[in-house]
Amino acid sequence: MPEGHTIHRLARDHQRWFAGTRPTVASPQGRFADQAATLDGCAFLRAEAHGKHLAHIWDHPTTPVVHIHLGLFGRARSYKSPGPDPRDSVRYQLVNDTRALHLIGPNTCELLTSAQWQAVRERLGPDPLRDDAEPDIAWALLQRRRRPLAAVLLDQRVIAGLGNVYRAELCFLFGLDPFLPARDLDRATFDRLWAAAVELLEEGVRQRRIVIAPKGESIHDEVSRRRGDRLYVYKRRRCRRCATPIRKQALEGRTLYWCPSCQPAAT
DNA sequence: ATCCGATGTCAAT
DNA sequence: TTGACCTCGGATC
Repeated sequence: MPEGHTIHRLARDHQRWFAGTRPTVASPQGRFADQAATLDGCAFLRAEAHGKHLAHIWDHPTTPVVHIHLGLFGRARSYKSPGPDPRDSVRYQLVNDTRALHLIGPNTCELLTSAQWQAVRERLGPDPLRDDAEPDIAWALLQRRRRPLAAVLLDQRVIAGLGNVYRAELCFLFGLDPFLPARDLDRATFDRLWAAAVELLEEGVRQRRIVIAPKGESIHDEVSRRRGDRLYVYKRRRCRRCATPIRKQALEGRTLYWCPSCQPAAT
């Protein structure tokens, strides 16, 4: 679920549903109970996202920011108000007159000062989904890394918001060897890669899922794709474009997928 | 009923 | 490079 597009979608939805209201705040699971009590009755001002990090900004004198990171298994479920009884695992629950939000299993859910939220953001690279993103910063960092490109694309200090699906699919789209040292990428290709990241993440926000391959294009589709994501290589047995068996290999703890035919080794 | 993997990150080696 | 953390649901017995 959660790459940058998911988080930006949440920010947008939460902004629309909760901004300017005073939701009740609770923590049935308990670990956010004190913080929830602090916020209960405060006005929800806005929601924003940077990469995979989500912030709820409240009208609170000292700690106005709820900083959320879903990690690998976190989910944010929303309902028409008042929503169902929260299950025991709901860490952070918001309810106003129109909507309810249940946050489950987040990697991070903490109350921060504005300065602390700022510090979190400063550790992140430019986010293709943000208007204020400066791709030059990512380019400068990329040029200094000799690690494989596919590994650097997951480094949130370089580009914030890409995850395991987008990094594999972006490398595929440009026929890039994922093991190419990042510094060997040329500027023109980086620029196209960045532009594609912006476009594809935006499409992900719109569709609420990752869509890389256009509808009719597949010549070798696979039936067993539960989620129905339109992908070329990620978790596939064969390349969607050329049917070559997909290769997979752990790279820095994450499974990397690529098509050895469409993405030949750089040497 | 149990196992296992998952679109993530950090700290400890 | 590994382990810990957070939780769910599909697959498997």
